[in-house]
Amino acid sequence: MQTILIAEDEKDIRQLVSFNLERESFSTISSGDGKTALSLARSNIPDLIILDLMLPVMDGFEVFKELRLDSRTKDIPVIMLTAKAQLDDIIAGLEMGADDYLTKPFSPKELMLRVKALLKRVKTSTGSTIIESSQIRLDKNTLHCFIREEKIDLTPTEFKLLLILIEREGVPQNRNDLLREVWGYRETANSRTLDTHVKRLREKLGELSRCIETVRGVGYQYRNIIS
Amino acid sequence: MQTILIAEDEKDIRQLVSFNLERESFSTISSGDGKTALSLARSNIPDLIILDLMLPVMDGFEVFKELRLDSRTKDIPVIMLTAKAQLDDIIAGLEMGADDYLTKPFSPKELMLRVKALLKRVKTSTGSTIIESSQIRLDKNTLHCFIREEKIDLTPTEFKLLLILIEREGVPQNRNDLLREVWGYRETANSRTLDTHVKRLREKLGELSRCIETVRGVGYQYRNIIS
DNA sequence: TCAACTTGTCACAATCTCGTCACTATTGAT
DNA sequence: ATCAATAGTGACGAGATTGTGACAAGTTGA
Repeated sequence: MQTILIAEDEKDIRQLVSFNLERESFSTISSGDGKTALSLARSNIPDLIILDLMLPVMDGFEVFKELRLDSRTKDIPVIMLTAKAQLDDIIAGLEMGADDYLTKPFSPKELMLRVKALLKRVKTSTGSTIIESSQIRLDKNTLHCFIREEKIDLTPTEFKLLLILIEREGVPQNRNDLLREVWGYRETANSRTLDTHVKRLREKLGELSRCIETVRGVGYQYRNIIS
Repeated sequence: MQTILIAEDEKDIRQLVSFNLERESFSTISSGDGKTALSLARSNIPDLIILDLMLPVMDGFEVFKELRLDSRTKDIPVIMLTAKAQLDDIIAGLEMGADDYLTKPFSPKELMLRVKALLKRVKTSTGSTIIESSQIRLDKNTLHCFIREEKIDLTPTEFKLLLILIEREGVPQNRNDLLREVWGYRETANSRTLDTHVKRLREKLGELSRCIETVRGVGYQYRNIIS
């Protein structure tokens, strides 16, 4: 059974979320303020945290920072909730390393989808980001490549990028979406940033790099060519 | 079943529109404020959005801008509603890329007509529509060919061309129409461009190329010969 | 403080796309 | 069968897109 911590001060939303999660047979714990949330996280080590940014006593950003400092909690995936569609908050959140975000009001259905998507790539109780594909395993900025029997260290950005591509294996991801999801860019910056990072990834990946395919006019796509 | 999102703060109008749409067997979801509308759009990905410009919390323009930033929603056709015949609003809306507009008060009958017209039109105009034919699926410059269990990368132009042909499966498309729709040509350029692209398409399609038939003296036609 | 690392940007190189053209092949009416 | 119209094909070059190496600014950790 997976446990999810809900840190949200509005009682209605807390209950709504909690109800929905439990109906999907997650176990939930919740708190209406930041400080309690933090100590609940430390004592229970949940599998995922849904964290409102506007919290009494200690706000979401503070809580998040604290979580990331403690080795027991630093790898727990966090979905941030922002009351306003404040671009700044979202970007700040993503930069701090939140795994996903949702702006209120949101549909419970969407939250459930995100929770499941996030948990799918998180299999350990310590909650590090892991993807197990046929021949590789992504975990904590490291790519374990079984065929080559070795570990490849990735930078955080490279990791994020590869993660998204692998999660959507077989589906071409367009440049703008990637820029938005990995970097939080809004506008179509006519940027070589994405290309450069893809290049760096490919360099590190060696022969596995053939899995990252260019889809001209669209973006990039991961395809497992090992099988 | 096609889903339509109604973003309109006046309850009477919302219900009226919703009633009319449902009578025509569309499925509807609705919201009285912009923010909720936006998140509904993101979680439900409707086929069309009817968007009032004067909305509480987040106005129609804002909602529209956000919709166009997200790849999941950026191609959804939008009909804008303006309270008064505010010329400026309409122009601004159309410039932003709204697909149609209507000024209040409007007749439900007219709205229905526009909705249907737009749904028919937009299906062909956006490059990202997915078409599932019996053995084929077109998405993001890629052709998924189920019988051959493989993906074929197409260039943007090839994609556009094939899309139009497949959408009008069984109906011969004449050269001028194709040149106009894919290339935006006005005059009958006595050009080999179309032929060349058809040839390139056929090359990529392999045995599937038999589906693209030459209709001498007219143009080309797609016909599913696999079934 | 300094060295090592990360990351975004730029300039230039490599590659791909696509319209055009010259030429060939096919078609269908006479 | 002949011929003119139509369609198919291969090649080329301009322009667009992507790949690459270098660099500088910013971060991190010792």
